[in-house]
Amino acid sequence: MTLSDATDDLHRLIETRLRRVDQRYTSGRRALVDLLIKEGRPVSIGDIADALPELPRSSAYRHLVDLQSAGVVRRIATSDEFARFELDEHLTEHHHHLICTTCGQVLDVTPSTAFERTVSRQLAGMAAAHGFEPTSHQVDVLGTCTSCAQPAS
Amino acid sequence: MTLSDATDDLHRLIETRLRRVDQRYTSGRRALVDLLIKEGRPVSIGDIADALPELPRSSAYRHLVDLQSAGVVRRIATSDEFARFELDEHLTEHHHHLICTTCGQVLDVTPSTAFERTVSRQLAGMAAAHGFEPTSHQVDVLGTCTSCAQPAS
DNA sequence: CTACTTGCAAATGCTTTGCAGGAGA
DNA sequence: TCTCCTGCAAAGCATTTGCAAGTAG
Repeated sequence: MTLSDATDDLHRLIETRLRRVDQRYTSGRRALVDLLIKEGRPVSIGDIADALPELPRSSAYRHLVDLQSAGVVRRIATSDEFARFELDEHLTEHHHHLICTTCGQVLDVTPSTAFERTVSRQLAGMAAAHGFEPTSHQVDVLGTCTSCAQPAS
Repeated sequence: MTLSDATDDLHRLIETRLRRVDQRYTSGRRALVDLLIKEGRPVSIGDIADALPELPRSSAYRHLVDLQSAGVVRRIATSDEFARFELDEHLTEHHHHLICTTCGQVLDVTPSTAFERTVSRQLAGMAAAHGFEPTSHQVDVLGTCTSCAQPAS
């Protein structure tokens, strides 16, 4: 299976999910999804506007709402004031984030299964102690990314 | 040492931190800090306005900015659009969050040292693989809190 | 044909800021 | 008495929405 076959499958799956909630997979939505796939990291509305200048911001916002309710896109928690979005983990792979506190960029990292096993078990225990029903978790590492660590050269 | 002694120490430490950045520990700021101590969980601006109706929102926002730059308060990442704030971990204890995806409430949980040791080591490894310099981490568990799990009775 | 989509512009609502008076050291 | 703090009102700005025209099925 080639890379583009995999991408095609992804698009078909997304279309199905949209159909489930009576929504269509239009060119604007597909352009947005393509961007998310290409970037492979959470993007902000600003990123979207830069990459897709022909897509009005209001449409981008509406697409994101629709894609979220279809379970295709997820809004992630950020430390700054800008909302960021990424493909739902069901369409990609469970991962965590390296958040640069200087420039706000977010990188995805895939954890080892051993790590996940430990974390999940421990978190389930902590949650249970508070009568909390866990559904998922997210781990963010805050720090400085490569670019920001470089002295201005 | 009694509980109130400990709280007094905390207030003195906060005052010192504010002084460092040429800021004063006024009654409005103290009221805000007292609320954060009392709640012991991240609070939103709305929570603050409800608890301290005499404190104008604009002052609350300004206090939060000042307290953040003094390293007393931290703005946490949330999944919804409302900013939430809590005392900096240096003043409390390292902890993680149980975030209710239904009502938005956030609970603090303190992890075991074994858990923290494992997580820190693993995360440092992941970060290093991307040339990322980690400074801290945050773990959030998403799910349903006790109140929201209850059938409406 | 009927229902979902889109663009534009206007509205919303959280958050920030200018300014003038008040207060801490 | 110099600097920081506060309140109010006005401004900013990311996000949402009304409406009318476009388009998929």
